[in-house]
Amino acid sequence: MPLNKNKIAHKASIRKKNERLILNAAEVIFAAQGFKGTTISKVAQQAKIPKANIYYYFPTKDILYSHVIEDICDFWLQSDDFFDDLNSPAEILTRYINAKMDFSRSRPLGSRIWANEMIRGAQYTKDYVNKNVKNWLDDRIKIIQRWVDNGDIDPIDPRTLIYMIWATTQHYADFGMQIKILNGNKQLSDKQFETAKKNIVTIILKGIGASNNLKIAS
Amino acid sequence: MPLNKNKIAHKASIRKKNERLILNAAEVIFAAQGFKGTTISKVAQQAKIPKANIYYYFPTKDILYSHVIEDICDFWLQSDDFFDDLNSPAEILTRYINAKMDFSRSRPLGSRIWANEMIRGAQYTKDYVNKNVKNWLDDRIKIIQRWVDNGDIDPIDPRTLIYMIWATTQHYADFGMQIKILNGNKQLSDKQFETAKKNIVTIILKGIGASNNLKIAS
DNA sequence: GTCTATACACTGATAGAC
DNA sequence: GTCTATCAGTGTATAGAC
Repeated sequence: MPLNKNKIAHKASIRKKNERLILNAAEVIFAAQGFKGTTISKVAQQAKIPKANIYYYFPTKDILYSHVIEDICDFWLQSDDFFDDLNSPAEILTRYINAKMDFSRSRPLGSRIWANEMIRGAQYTKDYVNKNVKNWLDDRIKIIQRWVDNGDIDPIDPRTLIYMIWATTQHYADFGMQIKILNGNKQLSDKQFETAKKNIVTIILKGIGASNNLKIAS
Repeated sequence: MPLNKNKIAHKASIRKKNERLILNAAEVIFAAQGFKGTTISKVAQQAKIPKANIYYYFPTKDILYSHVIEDICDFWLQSDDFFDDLNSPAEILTRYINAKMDFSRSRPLGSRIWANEMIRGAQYTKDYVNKNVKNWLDDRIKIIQRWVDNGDIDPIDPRTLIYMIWATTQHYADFGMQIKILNGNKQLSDKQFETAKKNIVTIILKGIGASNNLKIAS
């Protein structure tokens, strides 16, 4: 009996391991080639697993894609929570912008797949955006509106501010190749990237009148 | 003889007309489906021209795609010139941001194709970016750096500022569907869009210390 | 310049031996 | 759980009649 249990556990662990291998490979290919440009054999090659085995773990390409998208969303949701009532707008936004910039640098693939998905009309993610993303956004809009009402920041449109932060930070993932070419075909150095982060934070904080330094100075 | 000339002119005009028809159709499909997702028969359907005729005008899918990309670049280059020495930073940037926002609203397809192309690694456009875009950018960086050196604006990194403007304005084209869903499944109204434009201009100008009002106020 | 028919390659997916 | 063989369907591209 324990032998049998071990066997099942072993099989389950093989499954987990291979699924992870395939999902990681799929992320690479989907990000670089888009949905239609991705073929199961390319994923198989990337994962170093025979093509038929991919189908064993993920019966269809659509299902594989859905899992990759879900993975990305899970990752974002669990790491996107910086908005609270304890800290100042400047502190919260600084942390949020920096975190999003760091994602763009350390995990650009997810951002690119998401961008692709939105460009194609959010075919697989309409429901997800309509629920989770919308809820997340509406909550944050309320918080920012409170800052405005309290006079903590200038009277700006919260929605536009969030979109600005999303667009600017994700640009460093989605348009990484463009940035690289325009930087003399060299990836941004750590120093250059830190400069970008600092500038974005400075411009946005000052732009909405949340800059602590400014307040002290005036 | 004149009859012959007329015939040639007529054929040329048919060619022009059909090429335009096909390019416009191709823009729609490439923007919505990506490069691989676009098939010649879908383009043919969209253009209401038989599939084989597409091949008559554009021998391969690659060539058709290159022409679409060229079209987009031409359009941008001829309408992107707002940086001069006559106007103030605030005036120049206001006009530039507004123009880019209007492009995103009136012609989002080109922006989406471009985004897709960058995500895929700029396979067809590396040279173009390396020449034309880089030249354009380097010139603008010099101008903005002059503003900084003159004390017209805060000491910010010009490159980061331009990327911020590109990202934010193009977001309204590339992520149009996301914005729509998050707006209760309704396209942004003209009023909402004007609010966004005004907010973006305000935040960026104030953020870099170029806001005329601020100067007057202080 | 228009259009039908078709060659040829590739992809998603399955059957079935191991 | 792994892997080979294979099929049906689709896509690029061309030949050739009109």
